[in-house]
Amino acid sequence: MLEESQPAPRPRAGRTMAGRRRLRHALTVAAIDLFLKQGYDATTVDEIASAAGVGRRTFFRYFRSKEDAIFPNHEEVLQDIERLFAGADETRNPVEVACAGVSLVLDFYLADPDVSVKRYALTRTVRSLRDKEVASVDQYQRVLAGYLRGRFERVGDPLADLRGSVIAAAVAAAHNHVLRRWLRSGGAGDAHADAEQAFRLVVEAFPPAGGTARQDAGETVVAVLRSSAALPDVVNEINAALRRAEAE
Amino acid sequence: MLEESQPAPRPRAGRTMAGRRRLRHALTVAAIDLFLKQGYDATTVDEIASAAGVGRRTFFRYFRSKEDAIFPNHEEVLQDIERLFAGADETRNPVEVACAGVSLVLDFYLADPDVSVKRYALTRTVRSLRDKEVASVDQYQRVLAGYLRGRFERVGDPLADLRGSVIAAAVAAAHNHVLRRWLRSGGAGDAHADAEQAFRLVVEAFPPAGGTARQDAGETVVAVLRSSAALPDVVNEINAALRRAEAE
DNA sequence: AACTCTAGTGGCACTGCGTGCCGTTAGCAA
DNA sequence: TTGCTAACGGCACGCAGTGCCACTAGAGTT
Repeated sequence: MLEESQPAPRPRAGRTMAGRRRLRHALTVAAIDLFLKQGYDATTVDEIASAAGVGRRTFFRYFRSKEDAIFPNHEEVLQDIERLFAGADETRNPVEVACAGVSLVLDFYLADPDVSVKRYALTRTVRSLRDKEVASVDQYQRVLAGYLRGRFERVGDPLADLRGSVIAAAVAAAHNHVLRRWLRSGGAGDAHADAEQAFRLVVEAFPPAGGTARQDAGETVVAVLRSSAALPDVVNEINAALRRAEAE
Repeated sequence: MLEESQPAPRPRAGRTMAGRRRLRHALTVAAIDLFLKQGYDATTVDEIASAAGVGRRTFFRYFRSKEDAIFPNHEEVLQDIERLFAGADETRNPVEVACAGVSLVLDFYLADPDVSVKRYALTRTVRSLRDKEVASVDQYQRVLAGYLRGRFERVGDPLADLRGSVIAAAVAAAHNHVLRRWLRSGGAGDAHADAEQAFRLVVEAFPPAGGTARQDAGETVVAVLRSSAALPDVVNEINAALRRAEAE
């Protein structure tokens, strides 16, 4: 097999980390091209590996499965997001921080428009690839939800978990919407500007509920209420907030 | 193979639709039990099929893959939701209609607590099963987003697509939150009541669009107060804040 | 220069999923 | 009885994914 039909000059991969990333990327490009050319099901892992000049066994040292071949290394981006959250200003609106976090994902896609656009053509077509992509989105969403929940818990929000999950989903959806638009346009247009607008919709929908500046816990209470709420409910909410604050 | 080791009395499935559903459910139960007992990877499709008294080939006529075995028939629920949307009152708040739609999913899980709880134990543990579940959630979310987008477009909302996606994600997340809580509790508690509260959070975050742009202005009031303030002062402050908000 | 240590690679064999194909069987109608 | 249809079981095949092991290329170590 693979007699002299290999145009690739056998990169042979360095043992350095940069070499690993180069080979990984080469495999991704090979997979995407083959999937687009002859279909996902009709492409074997052998073909992908051969096209990248490596053995089939090596392919599975870079990707867990055939489906994973076309996706970027989400682990790296996830770690970047966690770092951003860990060093985020605690006085800043948590929803905005979450948006900043998910923007790192957007940057990742924008960094390689060619691959991103081709991948999108595949995830639209092949069900199993779409499922994988959805699963990765869910991973990001979990990280966002975890951060938001932590922030909300720290201000005594009894619905911290719910609110964190809902807002994380909204932020992720806003991001996905912008990304999809950009991908459908073939990688043209200012995705960051669109993202600003999309994020604003979410930020305004979930106004900061005591997140702003109450590090001096116990002294100030921030209550967010609908103006249409009945006054007795308002007083109840205030009392509840006071109790939460004093409980700390 | 399968000499006399079959306790199942060979249901032999009717050819009726009800027979099909019964066998499908029997396969699901068999799969869940085996997965829980001896692990997902250690269980083969042969074993599942044998436990249900059918051949391996028949299993794949009821489920596309081994992973699908433990999940309900989402197609039916999706169709129910579409029907509900098709017959929904056009004057009703679209977000509430979306919540009503996703409630059908909740009902579906609540209808069989035993299976649902066991399935949850698996989707928490086995990555590929969790991915499948996430993919199914995405399907529901798409249906919700499609309905919402249609409603928003019909009111001339220029951000109909974005808003539809974001709210669908929020509604789905609220539903998932409630469902997870219920599943973690082992199927106890009033999930519908929790859902009411969770949905309210989303509905209030995205009030019916009279004006598309800034619908939250004048709707919410943020009061920052010292916790040592006397309650009457608190109420006065709230009233003042309300007046300010209404003056805009 | 020979030697070891380590890390990445390729090949081989094996399990099991998923599918196409076909013969068989059960019901239904005339 | 004779078709006709629909579902089932069995068989074989391709290929994904994994464990195992031998091989090779640096990077020291002496």
